[in-house]
Amino acid sequence: MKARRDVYQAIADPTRRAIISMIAGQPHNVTAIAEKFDISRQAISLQLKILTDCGLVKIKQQGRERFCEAQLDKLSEVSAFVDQYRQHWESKLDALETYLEKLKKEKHGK
Amino acid sequence: MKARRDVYQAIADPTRRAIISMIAGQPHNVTAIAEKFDISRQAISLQLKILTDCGLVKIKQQGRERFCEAQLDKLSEVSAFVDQYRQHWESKLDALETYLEKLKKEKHGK
DNA sequence: TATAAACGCAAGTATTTACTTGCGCAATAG
DNA sequence: CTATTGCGCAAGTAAATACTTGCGTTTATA
Repeated sequence: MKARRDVYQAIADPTRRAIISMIAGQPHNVTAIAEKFDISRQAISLQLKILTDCGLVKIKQQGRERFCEAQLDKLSEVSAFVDQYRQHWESKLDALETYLEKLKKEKHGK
Repeated sequence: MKARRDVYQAIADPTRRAIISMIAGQPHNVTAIAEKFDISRQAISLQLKILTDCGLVKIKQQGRERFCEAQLDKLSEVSAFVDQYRQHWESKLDALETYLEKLKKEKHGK
């Protein structure tokens, strides 16, 4: 088993999703990100490494600071995966709802 | 740290995504699914447990067989997450196109 | 120039993941 | 009835994950 560093694995972690949400608006340096979480700076650094490894974050060194910038085009892969089943779940929801409505009416009818 | 059993974590694994793709068309029983992979039936059972735990798969017992059916409405959560960043990646459709090509080839390969 | 800030690297740990093999039990086919 | 099929349960393992603390290096700042 090798370390998987793909987008799916990257967004599987809630902390990483929170980081993405944080820097999507504008870049932050590592310390600024770490301050928003209850975990250590090292832990954040590790999450950032995972995010950069899979290409969702780009780091720009500026003096002693490293600004983390969101680079989310790889998310399109996830989007494509989900969208291929879009009909599957959208229609199913409707069908289920209709079915439940019918059930209700039948019960009340008795 | 507790076991996370959310949709993001569920689709993080390629085997689980393959299982979803397999049963999205029509339900399969556990053995039928296991036969398509190089790993043991037990391993598949475990992946199915994760998928059912998070609500992406529904199991219907029928005699000694357990038919696994895709129940993908929870994917809307992932869709919502990705879509909020759509503007970040929309311009870069290359990755999507590549992915779709890959999907096509995989389907023909079977 | 001394000091603090921003960070990486490395070692260490607990927990989780992704499997495996072996066993047993209920449903069904011969 | 007996054999086989379908599948769960349990124990065991290797690797990955998600952290921690401590230390060292570079770059600003007082």
